Amino acid sequence: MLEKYYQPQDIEQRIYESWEQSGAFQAGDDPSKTDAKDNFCIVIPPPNVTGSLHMGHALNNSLQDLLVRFERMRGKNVLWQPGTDHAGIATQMVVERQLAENGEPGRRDLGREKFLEKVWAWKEESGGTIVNQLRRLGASCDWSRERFTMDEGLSKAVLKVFVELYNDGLIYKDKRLVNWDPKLLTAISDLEVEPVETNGHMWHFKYPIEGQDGKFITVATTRPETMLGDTGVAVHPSDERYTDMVGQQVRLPIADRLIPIVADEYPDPEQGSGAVKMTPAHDFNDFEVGRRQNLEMINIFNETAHLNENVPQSYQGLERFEARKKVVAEMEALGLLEKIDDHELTVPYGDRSGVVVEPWLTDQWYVNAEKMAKPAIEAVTSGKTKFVPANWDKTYFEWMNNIQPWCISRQLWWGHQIPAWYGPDGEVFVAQSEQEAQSLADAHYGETKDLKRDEDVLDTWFSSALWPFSTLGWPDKTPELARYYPTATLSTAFDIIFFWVARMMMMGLHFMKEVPFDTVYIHALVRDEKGKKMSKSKGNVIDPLPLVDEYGADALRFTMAAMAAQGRDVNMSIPRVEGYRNFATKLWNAARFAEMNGCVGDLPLNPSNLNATLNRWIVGEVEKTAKDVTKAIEAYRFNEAADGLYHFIWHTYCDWYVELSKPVFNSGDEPLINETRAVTAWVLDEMMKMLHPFMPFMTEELWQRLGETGRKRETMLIKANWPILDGLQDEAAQAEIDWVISIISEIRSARSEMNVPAGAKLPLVLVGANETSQTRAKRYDSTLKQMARLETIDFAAQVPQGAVQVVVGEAVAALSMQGVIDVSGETARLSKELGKVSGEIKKLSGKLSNEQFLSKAPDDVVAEQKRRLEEEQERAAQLEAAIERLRALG
RNA sequence: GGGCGGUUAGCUCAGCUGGUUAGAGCGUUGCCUUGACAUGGCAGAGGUCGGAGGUUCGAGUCCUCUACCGCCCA
Repeated sequence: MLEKYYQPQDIEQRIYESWEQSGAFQAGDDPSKTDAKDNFCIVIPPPNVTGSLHMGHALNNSLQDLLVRFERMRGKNVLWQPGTDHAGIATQMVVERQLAENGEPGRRDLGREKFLEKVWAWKEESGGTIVNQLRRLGASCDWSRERFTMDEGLSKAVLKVFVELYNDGLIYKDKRLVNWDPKLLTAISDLEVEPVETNGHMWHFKYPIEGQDGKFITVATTRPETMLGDTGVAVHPSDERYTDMVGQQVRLPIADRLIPIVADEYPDPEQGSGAVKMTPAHDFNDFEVGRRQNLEMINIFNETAHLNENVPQSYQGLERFEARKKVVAEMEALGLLEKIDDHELTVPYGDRSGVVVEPWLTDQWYVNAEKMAKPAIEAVTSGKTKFVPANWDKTYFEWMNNIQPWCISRQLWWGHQIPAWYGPDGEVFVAQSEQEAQSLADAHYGETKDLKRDEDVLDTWFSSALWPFSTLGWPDKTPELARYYPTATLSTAFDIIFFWVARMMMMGLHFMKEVPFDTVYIHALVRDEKGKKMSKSKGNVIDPLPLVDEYGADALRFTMAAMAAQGRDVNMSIPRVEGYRNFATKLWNAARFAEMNGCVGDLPLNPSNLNATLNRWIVGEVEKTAKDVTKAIEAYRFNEAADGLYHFIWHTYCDWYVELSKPVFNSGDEPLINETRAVTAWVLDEMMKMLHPFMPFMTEELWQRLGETGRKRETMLIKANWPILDGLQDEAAQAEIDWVISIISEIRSARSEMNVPAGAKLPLVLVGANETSQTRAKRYDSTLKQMARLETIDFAAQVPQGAVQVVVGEAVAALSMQGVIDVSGETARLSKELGKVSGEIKKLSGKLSNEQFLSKAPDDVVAEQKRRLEEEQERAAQLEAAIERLRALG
């Protein structure tokens, strides 16, 4: 016997282990499924190995698991490929912090090798956190295939990719400005920079023109300290104020250097003075102008953003913001500070370190992203890869069409060390191993010389970009690679389109000659219930795991699916989760009811050959629901699928089918009871199958528990077949049950409005009922009596005096009240309804008397309106007659 | 500045290609401890779909303008 409530805490772990042990999660390897459509693969967006589960993960992985379980039940070969990425900067920071807390020697004291041992030790011990949290959600990943971006196979892939791209000229070394993080001492990519709107100042400096006493050119800057690295002043060629100054020189104050005034398109004559100081080594725009105008590049910072030997002695060693104050003070003292304006500007911060990032001139490795982007753009244009919702392709194109060289080297230790070796003269040898590099070098030099490996490692996203094929075994030719690439669906958040989706597209197309996935599903962002982004500083973060503890993983998962409307953010609220926990309880109890009535297990049944109308009706409803849910999931409309199931299970099955079956179970009609038992069990099974991808734990538990008393289950629910139903819908059955539902609802409504005590049983007289209605009323006699609380049901030609009247189709259901009815109350009730109906009649007849409507609207629409008009007119007549009878009373 | 999205019930949101009486959950009101379920049942109240034009026989849905609110990229 099932307990009164479903207790997720007691069973989730047990169920999960039994799935895993059964091998249900393992990649499908049925070789007879050769069609690409029969193989379904999702690669998990690898969570950061230092991470822990947040709502975004909960949403994304609930949806992935939903798809994976759905397709698995549909009989496809399914692989959900899990794993984590090594998160270069984040992991290195975590371990360094840990060393500091434990009072152990720091990274540089340990040296590279020892430090990396510490990182690996940390990874072994703490790196599995998020993976275990995914298990708590019910994620049915093939854990036997779990990968890590730093493991041997994936590292091999990284080496091969680097070397090949280098040999193809798509990876190169360049000296350019990079975003330099002066705290972490590494380059970071544009995407790792967080622009922050800041209230700052605009300082206006007067630079003296050389050889013309008392003549100045005014430049403005938000970063006064960079003036020490100025190597020119630029003005727009069309700016007449400066035409005669172009070609002259300025004596740069403090630094006391001569720098040229150049004409360039870059300065905006409308902005400030129209003249712009040029610091090509410390500003991205100035860098470009500097290249065009052949300006000198003077680097004034060291790696920690302190001023270096290229500035006057008194400034050397100053931190950048100290230097700013000193420059401003000195310029003021020199009388060269014209004014200071308040100014809003965007300051770049490192998203990991939180310090202001410095554009800094360094040697780095780059990927020629522009070239690699071309096929990746084409693949989306041509529809080989589709975004869902579709308008995200705009975001993708926008970025891809303006893509910058991708800086892939990082000055870190944790990551894939760049496979480049340098000879004593700086000559580079790129190869997959030191031996190969050595032989390249030997050939080059004609003798053996000592090589030194590049110290730097690759951007984590470089290895993540290979994820859809490296995890499947590439560069080896594995069966999984053949079967599952291109993968089916990638599910991710929009903010990862640039970081990851675009790069996987580039790498996949280059190395596999095929897109990495058919569909990119972009899910919503999880926000708090007020629609605000969750953040630690706002304190509005909802942690998914306590929700799982309290309400169960199923409730959380169902919430995620129900809220995942396309193109929308998800506003997470706990009452919603609670509501879906209640939904789980509802189904649990419906199963309990079934169990109590002997409708358990796998009773033999042919759902297309049933006697009772009630049963024919419900199997038709199941078919409708199965079709709708299937279609919705296929279209990634998870909320529609969830709503459809919710509505069917609660409001069709529990509210009506179960209630209508109660009189059956009390009827003593054994054949009918047996059929109803079998149908109840069958419908329950179908519901559990359909709900399984949404609520896997509870449905699996119910499936097994109900199987204990009936015929034994052939498989676990996770491996059961998804319902494919057809031909079960029966219009006559539907019409009949609709009539039953409607008469019960109408009577209940009238009773309630007339304040009939809930317990009172009233005699019912059906007046003017046609043959069909009479037959139905007789057939459902006990049902109607029980559900509408009736004493007797009789038929008559005349409405008895003093009865509450309810219009049901062609008939009037008259409820005789004991004692006197409330004539004015009853009149008001009927008049109100008549009002509604009259309004509707007016609208409909208006439409139908419009020539344009009749000639232009499609026939079926016109016919529908006519049918409705007739119906409403009949109803109005009935209501009028009923009111008339009341008036005669009063 | 460029781009994307939002504005529908007290709250949070659905409403796909224009066509029943605009739906759901939560909240709320009244009644009900009826042998599946009070984590429940029954019945109700509550919306001129941000505003203004337009297209159409017909607009929450399409177009234009407009107001306000978000996000992404410069």
